[in-house]
Amino acid sequence: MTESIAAANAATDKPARQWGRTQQTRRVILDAARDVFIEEGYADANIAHIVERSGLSVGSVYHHFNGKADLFLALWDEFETVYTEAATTAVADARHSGVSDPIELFIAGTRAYLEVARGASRLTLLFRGGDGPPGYDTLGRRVGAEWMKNNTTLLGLEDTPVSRLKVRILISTVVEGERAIASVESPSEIDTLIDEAISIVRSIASL
Amino acid sequence: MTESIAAANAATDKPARQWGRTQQTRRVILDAARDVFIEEGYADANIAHIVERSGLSVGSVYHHFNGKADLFLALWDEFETVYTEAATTAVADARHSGVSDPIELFIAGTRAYLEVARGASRLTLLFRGGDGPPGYDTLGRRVGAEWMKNNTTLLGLEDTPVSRLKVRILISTVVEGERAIASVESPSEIDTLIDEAISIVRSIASL
DNA sequence: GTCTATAGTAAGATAGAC
DNA sequence: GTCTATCTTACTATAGAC
Repeated sequence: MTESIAAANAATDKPARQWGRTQQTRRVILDAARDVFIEEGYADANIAHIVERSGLSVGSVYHHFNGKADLFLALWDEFETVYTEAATTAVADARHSGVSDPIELFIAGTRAYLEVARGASRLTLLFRGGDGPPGYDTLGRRVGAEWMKNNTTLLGLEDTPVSRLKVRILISTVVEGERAIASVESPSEIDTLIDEAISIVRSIASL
Repeated sequence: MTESIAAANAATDKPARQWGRTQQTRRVILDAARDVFIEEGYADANIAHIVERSGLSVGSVYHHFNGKADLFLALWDEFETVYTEAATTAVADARHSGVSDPIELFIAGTRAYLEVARGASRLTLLFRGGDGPPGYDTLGRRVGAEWMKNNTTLLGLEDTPVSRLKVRILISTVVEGERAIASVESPSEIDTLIDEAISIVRSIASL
């Protein structure tokens, strides 16, 4: 699997050849932005480099996006969608297979989430690296808000400070797993890390 | 307890009146910087505001510090020192009281760490909020590197990807606890949060 | 939609007198 | 050590032709 989150998204769009010019151009720009952000980090990246890499012009980039922050956020959106969908689907599948224990359903989602991280290490490093546009809050507050909200209800947690803490710790745990996965190479090591992360998640969720 | 981490540090300096002018000025500047960073966040804060707040001049500020990032890092240093010392002392105390179980020693440090967070909510929000100078990596990579290294050996962990993951998750957990504490008011709620965080830490460390 | 050229601007940092 | 005035730089973002 190449590191293209876009590829995973493509299925939801029309066949490539029928894309309007606008969609193609946006894609080219986003790909360029992704590469530049990965190489230089958000803070150091500048529009000029993205323009250069895309082979287009400043004007064109600004025609399609509102600027650097907008580009970053658009990429984040794609990134997050893939994770969230994988997790959501896995939970639904598990449910249909007869799993009904909330913790096990949650684990199914977590495992799917972490599996996605296998193929997305450079992007993980980018989006979990801690820089981004102003207002792009680091870490868990941004981990699939939707996904986590679902899981909170899934786990039958109420909205108290204590259960909020628990949920945040679960999120951090998954994110740390994601980071760890991004930093090793061998598939078998990744398997071990996923298992470890899952077992920690299970022990927290079971408290 | 007022929100002055500096106060906790003062003991390590000479009596106030004997400070050289340089030390006094540095203190004034740091206090101003702290307030401005807390109010505006790192990214939005600018040297002009800090200068204004300090009642000094641009030149003077630059005479004492290398700029905005340097100021932030100096504040971070004070912040971190207080936490680390509290935790280190607590571990030593526990040990002298006859505690020898590594996990319980670790918990003693964690509890002390979280207790410090009670009085430092605005600073917590600042330093755990996710912005900072380039290179100020978010989250756990910066939680008392020293403290955590000690605790890693304390817990008898080796240097494998899996135990690194475990340590990082422990760090994140403590940091999430810190954040949670910073976001509630009542002391009794804080107690509950500390207990919850500790019990999660314990369950992870015991795995 | 795409391009080039350029305007705008904000802030970090320095020079050099006192 | 401290001050004021100023510079510089690096980008982002827009204007307006094609």
